[in-house]
Amino acid sequence: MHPDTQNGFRALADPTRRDILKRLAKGEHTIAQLTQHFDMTRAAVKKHLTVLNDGGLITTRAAGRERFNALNPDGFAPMRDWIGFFDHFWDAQLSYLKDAIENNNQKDQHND
Amino acid sequence: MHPDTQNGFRALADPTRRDILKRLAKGEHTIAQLTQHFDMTRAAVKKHLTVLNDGGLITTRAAGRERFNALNPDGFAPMRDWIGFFDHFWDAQLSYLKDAIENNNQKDQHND
DNA sequence: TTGACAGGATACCAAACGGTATCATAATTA
DNA sequence: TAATTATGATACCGTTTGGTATCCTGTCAA
Repeated sequence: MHPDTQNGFRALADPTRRDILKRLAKGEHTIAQLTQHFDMTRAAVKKHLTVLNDGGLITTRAAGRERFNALNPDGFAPMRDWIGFFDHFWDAQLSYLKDAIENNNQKDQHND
Repeated sequence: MHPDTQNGFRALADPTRRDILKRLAKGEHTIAQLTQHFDMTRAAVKKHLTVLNDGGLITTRAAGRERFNALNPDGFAPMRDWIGFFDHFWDAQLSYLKDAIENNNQKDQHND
């Protein structure tokens, strides 16, 4: 199945990390390049990259003394699939709410 | 656009909360009913429900002294859409890799 | 070979988080 | 009315988290 659901969702729970992913969507970035766009130290960005890597959302390619961080689009699958489970509740919930509203309207008139 | 992305992703980042959502997918539950399924106190479950509510993922209907918590399928949209942004990069990445393999060392990448 | 540059690792700190215990309040029921 | 039930609210606690400062290693350029 998808073992990385927890690490993946945890990685997505931080706005800085989501911002990093958006930036990586434009192409590879080194830590130094990413740090330019944020109001925090390189060490902090590095920590976020570690979390993103644990979540399987990025990959890293070493080149000399630089390390290029790139998006790993396939890593989004666990979260996409997990959320996708709730897609079919759209219709069900709608019809249920419809019932609930009708029943509530009757109940509310007799309340108190 | 979708203002609740942060609270939504935060709500999804905890395994207990994701479990609660799965259970609510089977129908409404009171706090007491949910608590039966978890190894924690009612107060802890209540806190999780508060976070889920802040994320817009559940709704609550009061009936007497009971409060029925229900799934809010529409609340998943911000996260689904956010992740959906990266769907496009799946193909892009694939075609890029394919291109890289076919052309081996050539740097000719054709973005749209 | 020396110095600057890119990155990794770790100790440390304040704030947030997940959880419990406890008390308070509204609604049902004997 | 009195006891019970379902929930809300809050203080408190240990752990995790996001961040900094600092030091270390490896690579490039002169």
